[in-house]
Order: sequence, then structure tokens, then C-alpha cells
Amino acid sequence: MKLLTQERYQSILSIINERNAATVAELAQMLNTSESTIRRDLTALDEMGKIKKVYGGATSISQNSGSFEDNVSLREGLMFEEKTEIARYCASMINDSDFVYIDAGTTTSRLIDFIDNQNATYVTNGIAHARKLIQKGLTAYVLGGKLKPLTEAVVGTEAIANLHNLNFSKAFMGTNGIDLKSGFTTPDIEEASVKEVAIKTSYMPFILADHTKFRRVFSVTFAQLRQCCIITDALPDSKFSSETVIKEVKI
Amino acid sequence: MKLLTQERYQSILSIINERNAATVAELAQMLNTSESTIRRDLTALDEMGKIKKVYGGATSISQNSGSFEDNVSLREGLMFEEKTEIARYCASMINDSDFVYIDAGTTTSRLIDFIDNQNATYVTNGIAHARKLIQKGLTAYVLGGKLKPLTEAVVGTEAIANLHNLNFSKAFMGTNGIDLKSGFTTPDIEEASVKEVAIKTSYMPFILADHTKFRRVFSVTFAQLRQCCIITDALPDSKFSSETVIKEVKI
DNA sequence: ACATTTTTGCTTGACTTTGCGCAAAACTAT
DNA sequence: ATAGTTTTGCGCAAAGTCAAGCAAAAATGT
Repeated sequence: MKLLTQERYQSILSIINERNAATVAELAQMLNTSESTIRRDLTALDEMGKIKKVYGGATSISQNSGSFEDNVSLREGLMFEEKTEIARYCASMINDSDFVYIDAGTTTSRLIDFIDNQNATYVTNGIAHARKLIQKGLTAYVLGGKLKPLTEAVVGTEAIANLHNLNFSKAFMGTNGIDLKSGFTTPDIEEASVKEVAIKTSYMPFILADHTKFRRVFSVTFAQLRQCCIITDALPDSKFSSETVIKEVKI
Repeated sequence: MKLLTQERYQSILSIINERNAATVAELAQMLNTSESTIRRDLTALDEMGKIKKVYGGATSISQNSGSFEDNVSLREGLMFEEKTEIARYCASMINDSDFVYIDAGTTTSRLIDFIDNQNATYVTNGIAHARKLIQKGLTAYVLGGKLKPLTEAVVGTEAIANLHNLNFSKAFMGTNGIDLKSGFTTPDIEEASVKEVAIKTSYMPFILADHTKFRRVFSVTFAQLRQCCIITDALPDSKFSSETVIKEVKI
């Protein structure tokens, strides 16, 4: 069997990407060619930026990055740019000595990436959120209570009891649906209860929502429109602005 | 089989991150190479800031980098097999309808890997522990309160208040030192307070400790010997058995 | 079919990595 | 402290790896 140069490049690439690394000797044997050829190939692929040449062989280009992250973050792909801009804007609103509640959920998770105020205090009911907060060196508290599988959010009566003593200056909440009549809605009744109390105990509650959330209704309402300011990327209907304060973030 | 330098780095990193520490000898044997090479690798990874080199081996960077704990956390890595057996035994003690408290810490983290009883209820003050529990599909609660940086444990008055209403049937606790006179000790006063209350509210509190923990004393005592049963791999001194119930797990 | 260009494989000298021995340094226990 | 053990860093020789040069083989163009 004879391989074209391009085919060999492809083979080398797939081997290295699949296994993350390979030695010159391995590749030479696998592709049934000399080590000199493999070296030349690796040099070429390295110059193309397709792999990283190292002493003894080569590794895939993204060797050291990523690997271990929450399954929560895997779901963050949708509306990534929009959520990022909303998050960036919200983070800029946090001032010294603010007492901030951060709701569990993917949109608010993004928010934490942009927070840099070390002088505020943060409370969350999201396990992943709590970890992110302390890994950024921020003062973080977590609500106690039952853990909901999948979303890794703390819910239940204990969480609500925990919330009752707290008086947040700002709260950043996620939502599944925003509707003129039904208000802010979410499919899970336990999460809704926690959201409801968190909003009531906050001086300034904000809802972080990209434009796809509007005109959607889920089973449980946790707040009416007028109770929260909405931070969004685009408003599909001006009727909403007569009901509450809305900030449109430009992308 | 020949390993690329980068692959060896990756292996070392994953081993150290998984068990928090490893000795030069262990790594040399596991990776089938000489101790000299491992030392050179550890020096390189240390300079890259990926791990922390300590006398005898290396520890993961995220762990208790605080002052006097370095040697202890290396020991924790050293005693990997022993801790695994202790954890396996403890997991087998959990029965249906048990109400179980799991202390934060590396020893108890291992315990969760072996838990399979879906009919018990679990409470923990460790953020990482909480995630592990729900990812195994178990019913899990987390204490609320302030998050301690680095160890990701929930501590403080809120955590203690949360504990007061709970009556655990079993509690699995870690410790840094076990001593005839000073009892069970740990270097952190906030974590000690939480441990103390958790033990008091438990019907059967267990201490998971490999044999290196004996005859060591740290700054804060959180319980006396007679308050807890000890699960260990080897008892260095029979005097301890006159003070409390001790189960020796065979390796 | 023939000359030209490209690719391949091998050799060589330079360079890197590895494993071992040993003296110095670090840790432990008394 | 002091003696004993373990670990460490360094030099060095052996083994492994590399890029460059060169000639044979293969592909290409006329």
C-alpha cells in the first residue's frame, strides 16, 4: 500500500488528535515508512499549526487545556455571545459593599466570569457557582438545603429558610420564560420557590435573559414583570417596556 | 512502551491531581521510569506552576497550600491504598434510611466513590462532595454558610446553625491528628467548630484515619477519643483501643 | 523516452534526555 | 543537639533523537 503525502498528513493528524500524542517511532511503524519522513511530516504539520512538535514526537495542539469541567458548562453553548454581553454588563453593576444574590443557572454562571469586585459579598444556591466564586477569591456563601440533580441547585424548605434572614442589595436571576401575562416562569416548582423568595428579599432584583426567553411560558410563575428589571440583548416587543424597567445590552 | 515527555507530564499531573499528592518512588514505579527522571519532571512542572514540589514528592497546587500542611498532604497522597480500603469499609456500613453526614476533606471524598445506597440521605459541608453525591444519583443536602477558600468547605455560624436541627444516624469525619491526650485535632478553627457540632448531633460518629494520623496534634481539638469510633488501617499503639472503639481494616 | 523536480531513506555529527553514583542537604527520632 | 535514614541535586556516560546533506526512487513535464 502506498500513501500520498496528504493522506499521510491526515493519518498522522487523526492519530495524534485521537491519542493526544505519538512518538516518531510509533508513527513510522504505523504508517509503514521511515522516521525521516515522519520527522519531515511533523515539521510541516507543526509549521501549519496543526500539531505541536515535541522532542521524540508530537502532541495535539490543545493538549493542556480544558479536560475537566462541569456538565453544566456543556449546555452553555446556546446564545453564547448574547449571554456573555448580558453577563458583562451585570458584573459592572456590582459595587463595593453590595450584598449580591446569584441564582443558579447557566446565564448567571457566565456572570461570575466577569465579576471582579472583591469588596462585595456573594450568596448563591448553585454549587458550581459557589466553586467559581471562591476560586476567584471572592467572599462567597452558599445556601443550605437539598441538592437538585442535573442543575446542581440548592432548593427546598431549608434553602428558603436560609434566605429569609438575608437582605440582598442586588439579585441576579435567570429565567426560562418571560410573558406579559404570566410574568417570569420556570418549569421546576422547587427552583421557582427559591427564586421567588430571593427576589422578595432583594432591593434590586435583575433578570438576565436573552431575547429567546420572551413570550415563553413555563409551568410555574416565580415573579411578576414589575418585580424585576430585565437585562437582555434585544427586546422583541415594546409592550414589555411598559411593564418594567428593561436594559438592552448591545452586542 | 515508550512515553513522550509531554505524556509523562500529563500522567504525573493527573495522578497528583486525583490523589492530591504522590511520592517520587510511586511515580517512578507507575510510569516505569527512574526516580531521576521523575525528579526532573517534578522540577519542571513545579516551575510551570502546575504542582508543588515537596520533600519526598509533590502535591497538587490547589490543595491546602497553607503553611504547615505541606507534609501532611503528601502523606495523604502516600496513604492512597490505605484510605481506599478505609473508605470502602465505611461505605459498606451505610444502610437504608440512614441519615448520613459526610465531612469535607480528602479522606471522606474517597468514601463517596464507594457509596451505593440510594435509600439513605446524605448531608455534607464539602462543595466537591456535594457534587459527587448528586452525580451518583444520591439524595444529597449541603450545609449553608460561608465558603472557606482552598478547601471548599462550608463553615461559620450559618453552617453550625444549619446543623443544629439535624440528627444524623451516622457521621463520617476526617481528622489531621489523633492523640491520647488531645483527642482529634485539625489546624483550622472554623472547620473544627463545624466538625464538633456534626459529631455531637450524630448517633454514631466515625473518624476515618490512616495510621499516620496517630500521635499527631494540631491546633484545635474538635472531639475527644471516646466520642467517635475510629476506622483505620493499622493501630500503632494498643493504648488507643482502651479509649474508644477501633476497627482495623485489612489492606 | 528523457530530463527535471519531488519525495524518500539512510548516514553523520550535534544535541537532548535518561539513569546511576555519590556527596550534600533535609527530615526523623531519640 | 545528635546520630541515622531518606531525599536531593549534580556530573557523567550511555542511549535516544534531531536536522542536514546526499543519493536512490518515484513522480512529473515535455
